[in-house]
Amino acid sequence: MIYVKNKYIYVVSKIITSMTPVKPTCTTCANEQCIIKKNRLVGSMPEYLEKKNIVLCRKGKNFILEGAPVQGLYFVHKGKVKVAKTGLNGKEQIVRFASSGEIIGHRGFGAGQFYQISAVALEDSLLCHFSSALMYEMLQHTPSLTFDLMLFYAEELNRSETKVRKFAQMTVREKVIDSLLYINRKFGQYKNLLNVQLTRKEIADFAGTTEEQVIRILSSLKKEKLIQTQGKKIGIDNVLLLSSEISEHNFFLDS
Amino acid sequence: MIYVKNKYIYVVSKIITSMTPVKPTCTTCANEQCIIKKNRLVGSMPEYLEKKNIVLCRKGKNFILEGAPVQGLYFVHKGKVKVAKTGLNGKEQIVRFASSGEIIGHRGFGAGQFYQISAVALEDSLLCHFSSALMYEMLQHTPSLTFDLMLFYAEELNRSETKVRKFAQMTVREKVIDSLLYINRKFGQYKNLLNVQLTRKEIADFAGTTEEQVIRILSSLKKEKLIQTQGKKIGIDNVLLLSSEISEHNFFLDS
DNA sequence: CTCAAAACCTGCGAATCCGCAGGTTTTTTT
DNA sequence: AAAAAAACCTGCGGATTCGCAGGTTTTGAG
Repeated sequence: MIYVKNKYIYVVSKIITSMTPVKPTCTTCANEQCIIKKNRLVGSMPEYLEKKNIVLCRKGKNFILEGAPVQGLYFVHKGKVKVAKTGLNGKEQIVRFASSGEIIGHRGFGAGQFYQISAVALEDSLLCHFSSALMYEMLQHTPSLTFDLMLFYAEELNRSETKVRKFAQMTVREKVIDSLLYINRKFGQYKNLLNVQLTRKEIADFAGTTEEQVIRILSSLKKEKLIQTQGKKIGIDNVLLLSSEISEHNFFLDS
Repeated sequence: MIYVKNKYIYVVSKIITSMTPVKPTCTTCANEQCIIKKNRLVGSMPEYLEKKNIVLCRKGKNFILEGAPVQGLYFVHKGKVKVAKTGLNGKEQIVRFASSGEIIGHRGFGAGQFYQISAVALEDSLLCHFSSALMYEMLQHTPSLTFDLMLFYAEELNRSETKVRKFAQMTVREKVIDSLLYINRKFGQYKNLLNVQLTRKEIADFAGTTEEQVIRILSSLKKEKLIQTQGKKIGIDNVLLLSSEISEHNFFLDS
């Protein structure tokens, strides 16, 4: 391995990111909206939480394989993840994106013994892994956790059905705008650029169209000064202005 | 009211259908797959089950209004129902169909205080209504019911996300075929005709296309001897043959 | 810094899909 | 049984969307 200066710094920064705190615990975790934190399981039953595994997942690594036996579920401690289904003719459909505090692989429950989705890290990410057995144990011991998880599913279901409707009724332009707004809500912007590395293809796979169409729409939006770009990075100047086009005939719905 | 012979018989048969048994109870109910039955709540806590209301809902009646305050949830004791969301430009998107034993309005949980969907009876139907308070009471008292409801949501979520993918990737013809197969799975056939009264418009609103396209596809399918029609009724001769067209490049998924 | 690979962009022709318009058939009402 | 309403059907022009093909720019590795 060659220690070019830049690379060395990069590697060190990676180590710092992933290793500090060396082994994150639920007690010290900052993701307050995480379903584990919310249920105050931290104080009442640390014995369960110590059984979880911490996994460092490198960028691009596929840590949940569609069709593989369910291994339990993951929480994103820190990082960014895409969740996808491989569909007709092998075409990928990105179901959602997730960042710190969110659950991945929860569809494993109930839907048989195989994962219905695949999950890939969009950047180096730290994941908390709970085995199925551990989750079942926790759920059995804590009805309020089961109830919370149920509510979470209910909300996800609403979002998914809203998305069905969007796919059925929106034009490609609207779907792309809607996707950009979603990405903005999910990851935010840094220096006026969306704080995540996505290819046009990935945006297309999320929006339900093709790479070319996304590129065309982005070109138009740029000409109309609704967005600006720097390489593959995209920035939304005025979120309200961009959303006005789809909220006109819509009842403003999260996807 | 004029008692033409045919009409009279029709009315009487309606009364028989809706009034016998006079007041259906969970104990005598035949819907074994109902989540209440499955949890053996019938034996252990009849005091809850007596608090439910039985509602007779006439054909075409809108018993859940999108946007209205959540009033609890319904089970279809006997009958057929469509569940829809009003979407962009007032266009209706039919989310799913339901028949005996199925839950309606479960999305009321967690998703705020207003129904996200509307529900309309496709024929005279008998509904069991549980108030929100009653449901919360039952869920609190019976963790296994909460768990089962959670699993139910998980499966619904899978189905919904599969549908997102279909809408994103299928052609209109495929979506119509897929919808016909779904309707067949849900309601079955009687005398080689789908056992439910749906307009072409309703099929379109479910499949995510327009009435005209559905009519065109149905014409083609009829010419190709894949289906036959009698008035507005549709019959599928050979389910496997019809499904072969979409299962070729698909992994055979329920919607 | 240089080079190769990946990602991005654009034009164009074809395929698909939509919506109107007007006519026919079926269903429902009177 | 007749009339009215609803639902069904079809042709056609236009709009949208797609996918290929080939070129340009950006990114990342050495």
